[in-house]
Order: sequence, then C-alpha cells, then structure tokens
Amino acid sequence: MKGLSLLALIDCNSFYCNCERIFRPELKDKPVVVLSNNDGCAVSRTPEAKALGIGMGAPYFQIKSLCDKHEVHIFSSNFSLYTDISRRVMNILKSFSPFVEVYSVDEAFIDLSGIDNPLAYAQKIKEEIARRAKIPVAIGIAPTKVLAKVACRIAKKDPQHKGVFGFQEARDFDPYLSQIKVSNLWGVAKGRSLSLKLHGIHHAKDFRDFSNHHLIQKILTKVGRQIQDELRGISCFPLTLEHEKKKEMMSSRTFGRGVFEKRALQESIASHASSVAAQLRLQNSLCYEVLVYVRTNPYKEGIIQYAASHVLRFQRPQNNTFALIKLALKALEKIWTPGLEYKKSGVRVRQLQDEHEYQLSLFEQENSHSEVSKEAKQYKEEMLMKVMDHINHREGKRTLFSLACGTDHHTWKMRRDFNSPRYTTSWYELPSCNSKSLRKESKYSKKYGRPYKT
DNA sequence: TCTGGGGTCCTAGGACCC
DNA sequence: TCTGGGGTCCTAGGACCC
Repeated sequence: MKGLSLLALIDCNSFYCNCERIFRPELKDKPVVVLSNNDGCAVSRTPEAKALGIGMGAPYFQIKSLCDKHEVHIFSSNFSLYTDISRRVMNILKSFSPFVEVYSVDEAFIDLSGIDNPLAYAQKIKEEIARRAKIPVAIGIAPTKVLAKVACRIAKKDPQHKGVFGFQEARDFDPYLSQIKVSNLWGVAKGRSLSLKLHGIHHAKDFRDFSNHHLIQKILTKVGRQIQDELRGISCFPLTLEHEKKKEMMSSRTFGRGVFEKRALQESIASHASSVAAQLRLQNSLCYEVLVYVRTNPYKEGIIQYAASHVLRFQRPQNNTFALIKLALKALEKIWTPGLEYKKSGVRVRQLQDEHEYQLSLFEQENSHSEVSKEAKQYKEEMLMKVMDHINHREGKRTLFSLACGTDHHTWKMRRDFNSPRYTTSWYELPSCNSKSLRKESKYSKKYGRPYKT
C-alpha cells in the first residue's frame, strides 16, 4: 500500500468555544457560544449549545432568551487569542508531518502517504493536540480532500469512531456516501444543492455517479466536476504546502448603529484603507485596484435600501497608506448618497503584485531603454534605501550586494558616508557580473566587509 | 429596413468557504 | 433596538481588436 497518496484533515471542534474553555475549564460539557463582531450573531457553538437549537450565524437577539433560560455561556470574540492557539495547534502538526497545509484558523490538511497505520497515527496526533494545546480535534483520512472532509464529518458525528475516521481507498466510502446529503459536501451550499435536488440528486453518491457533465458544469461550474472526481478518489485539489500570498485583501465592518453623516463614513473608509495598506506591506505586496463599498441595513424594514461599490485604479501599484486613503476617499465620493442610514462599509484591494517583482520589472524596463523613466529611478532609490536599512550596521563601510534580475545578473556597489546623518548612498552598476569583476569585488569585500547578497 | 465574426482581456459580482 | 469578517474562485458579458 506504500506509495499511495493519503491525506488527513484535522479539524478543531467548536474552535473558538474551546479556546475560551482553556481558561475556564469548569465550562467543560456546558453549552458555550462565541459571538461575532458587535456581538451580532453566533459564530461558534459547542455541541451542547447546538443541541439547544442555536444555529450557526443565529442573531444574538433572537437566541438571547434561549441562552438565558439554559444558562449558555456567552463570549464576545477574541480573535488574537484564537490566532495564537491556532498557531500552537499547527506547530504540533508540523512535528508529525513536514507537509502541512494550514487551510483556515481551525483546519489543516497533512500528508500521511507512506504511514503504516494511518488511523493509529491520527489517534496519536489527536491525543497530542489535546494534551499540549488543550483543543479537541476530529481527523478524517482519505485519498482526496473532499473525501477527507466527508471522513472528518463522520468522525465528528459518530462517537464510536472516537474522533478519527477514514479509509485509504475511495471505494470504501461507498456505503457512507449514500448517507451524506449533497448539501453537506464541501463546495455545495444551499443554493447549488437546491438546483441539484431538482435533478434528483440528493446524496453524495447520486452526485458522484451523475454523468451529465454539461449540467454539473452549469449548476456548479468547473468546481463541480472537480468535486465529483475527488469523490471518486482522483485528486483535484492537491496540498499547497508553501505559504502562498493573498490575492485579495479586505477590511470591512458593520457599524454598531446606523450612520448618517458623511464624515463618519469617510473616517471608516480611511481606517479600512490604512488597515489594508498595512496588510499589503506585511506580505510585500502592492495593489492596483481599490474597491470601496457601503450599504444600508438589509434586515431593517421601512428604510431606503442602498448598496454600492466603486473601483479606482492606481497608475502604478501602491501600498502606501496615504495613497490608499486618498484613492479610497475618492471612490467613496462616487457612491456617497446623502440621507441614507448606512450600516456597513469596507475597502477591498485586488490585483496585487509582489513589490520586489514590480521593482525588478522597472529595472528591466529601465535597462531596455536608454532613457531612464523618473518612476523607475524613484523606485530604484526606494529599493536601495531598503537595502541600506538592512546593512545599516555596517556604518562607514563600503558594502556590496548583488541582485538577480531576470536572467541577467546586475551588481550594485553601494557606499554609505558615515559622516552624514542621512543616507548618502553612492552606487553604480557593474557592466556584468562576470567572474573577473566578482573576484575583484571579493578582494575589496575582504578589506571592507562581507558582500551583502539579496 | 438590414449593421461581420471570432478572438482575447478585463471586471463586477456571485457562490462558496471557515 | 439588535443579523460577522476575511478570503478564494469562477463566470457572464462588455470592451476592444483585427
């Protein structure tokens, strides 16, 4: 059986609630609920709370009396705590497998290929997480992600499996797939499952064996076909191991109460824009596109409903806080309508680009034209400043670093004048990074310090 | 009156996820 | 009175080109 690809989904049970229980052990076996921002609705519930009929996303004002009656313990969310606990859980997983894909704050896939007894191994993982992070988890084992999700669901629902369930072969899932409702499959939510039901597809097995590809494509897009394949044991969603950069970012919030004034809206947009800019810088990304949106309260009757968004683009990509705020406020002007009661606002950035890639593209652009654009020059300086930040400790010493640019190798020589309170970098490009010039430079570096490489 | 066709690229917005 | 936030991915359809 070795060589067969196998993966496991580790899913923390009622994650936010169990994070809170770490510090309140007396709440074990008691109903606990964690509320969303503004204490709006329930986002995490323990099985005891679910048994009382508290649904996912249930508005707090609707369940409040129920909670009071059954002494449900209510918490406002504490995301920094949950992130911290999550990191601990993921670190434990990394000690079991080098191939860990962190899927969300409370879920991860790991590769179990080649493990002799996967079920026993998973049981060990479960115990270790319970012991070291104090978080109960369920583990599903299968050849594909969609089946691992199914397995994990069974592990959670059926106590006889003690939180770990799965098979090495897709066909072993057959008896279970006819029990699982299609709406419980990963990637099939209410809307799509309703359409599937119209065609007599009620359970996961019906779905897997449905052969009208055209119809599946129409109802569930390309993803539907992939889910079908995954149910058959053909992997379409492989593990993504490296930490990939985000492709979009957003910051949004509902207001505690309705907002009428333009000023308040502007303030919220500026704050979202600045938060997004900080996120961009954190992963060294720039963005071309800024989307601003506002909306009224769709649940409130008797008011004029309004939802609008507007997109503006930068000429060159940015992650500068002030540039983002400026553009976002400009976009807000386009959709601002007076006399309405606003309830939510947000800023979303799209078309991200890696900062360094962009800078390198400017270098290339510059090198291919005799005329240096002002923009390219400015970026070159900014980048050099950054490098200077890194080598700041080499005060007064000449330092060399080399930069890989496309297929060519450009070498930049830099110098900081230690007599000046400011950076006064002098730099120039060597014609090419051939071995002769490198040798010369290495002699030079020996005298003044090691080369700095990026 | 009748107003190409086929291709690519871009974007807005929806469905879904946790 | 009070109904989350942050993501990904996909597609329809418009703009544009020859």
